[in-house]
Amino acid sequence: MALVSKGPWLDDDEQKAWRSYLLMNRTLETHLERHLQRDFGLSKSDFEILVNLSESESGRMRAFELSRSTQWEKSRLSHHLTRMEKRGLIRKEACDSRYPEIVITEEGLAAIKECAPVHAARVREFFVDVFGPDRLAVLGEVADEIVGTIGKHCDDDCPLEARS
Amino acid sequence: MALVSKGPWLDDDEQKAWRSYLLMNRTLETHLERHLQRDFGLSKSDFEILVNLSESESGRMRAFELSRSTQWEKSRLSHHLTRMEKRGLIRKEACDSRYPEIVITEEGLAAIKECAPVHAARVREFFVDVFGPDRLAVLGEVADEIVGTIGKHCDDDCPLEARS
DNA sequence: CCGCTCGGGTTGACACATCAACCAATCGCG
DNA sequence: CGCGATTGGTTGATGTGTCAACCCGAGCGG
Repeated sequence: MALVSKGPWLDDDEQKAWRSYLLMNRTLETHLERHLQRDFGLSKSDFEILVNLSESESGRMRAFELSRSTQWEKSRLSHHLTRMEKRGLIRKEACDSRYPEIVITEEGLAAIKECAPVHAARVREFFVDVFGPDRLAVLGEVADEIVGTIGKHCDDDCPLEARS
Repeated sequence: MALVSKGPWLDDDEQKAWRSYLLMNRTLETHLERHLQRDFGLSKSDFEILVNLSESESGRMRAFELSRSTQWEKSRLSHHLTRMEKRGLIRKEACDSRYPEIVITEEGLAAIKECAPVHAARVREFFVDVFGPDRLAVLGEVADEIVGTIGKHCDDDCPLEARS
């Protein structure tokens, strides 16, 4: 089927690189997530939350700090935290005047302590080591450039509400 | 909070590159998907299906061909196709003996013809051009290597059913 | 012919994400 | 003081992804 008239199209090399990149993403993501799920019963999202909490002093954060560091929207975060609380990975604790703090539980801490090294090993095996130090460094640079470009363009961090 | 004993951990540079990569992914994905959605009412998934169909001769494919080229599981595909049919982007047509063919509708074709060039332009702007030809070529290589490595390791394309 | 398995495909239940609407305490300021 | 706007957070509806179970026709062994 004819593929639309030539516009600001990608040429063959670009097309190929882009699709390779997409495939790599999908493959890596599903692989890592699959094993996280299978071996530890954690989703990528659970993992992200637990990492953030465990990296903070004292293992407790306010929800909006989590929101900032994960870049999630607040409703997604709220929903996910209630699910995680139901599973005993975290707890919401009323603290000063208002707004609960999110605390990682013993169980949550145990879970991430167990799975983090294994996960890291996988990242090393399938990502870091395949790249090798040089290409990895280059990737890091480009990645930051891209994030910068998009951030700049979609100006004030583009929260989507900015719409006529 | 202490971050777990040093295991097969990632060192700082590796960690940083990995996180930059993750952030780039998320940023790029949400940016592209957001605009696809906003400007054309299509999700990334819709787009992927429509691209595949429109690239085939005659705009019709069997479901399992789509499943192969998108790498989706069959149930996801089935669900998504019924939704897309409800929205008039595709049609399921009974053909030879059994098993319907998936056909792109006029509407679906119009939609992708309209949005594909715009999407491609975005990919160029925020991905291709930021990389530049050299680094892009390198990325393409690495991406293929990674896909190869995972494919080989998780041996027979790891369909997850392979489990004791 | 019977009963097997097997592959393509659907279905239902559930986890998850997104959007819009809402709520409640605080802050700015008259 | 009082009241409106803002901020942090929750809720519900709806769309999407995943898993497991199922359906059904084809091929095949007996």
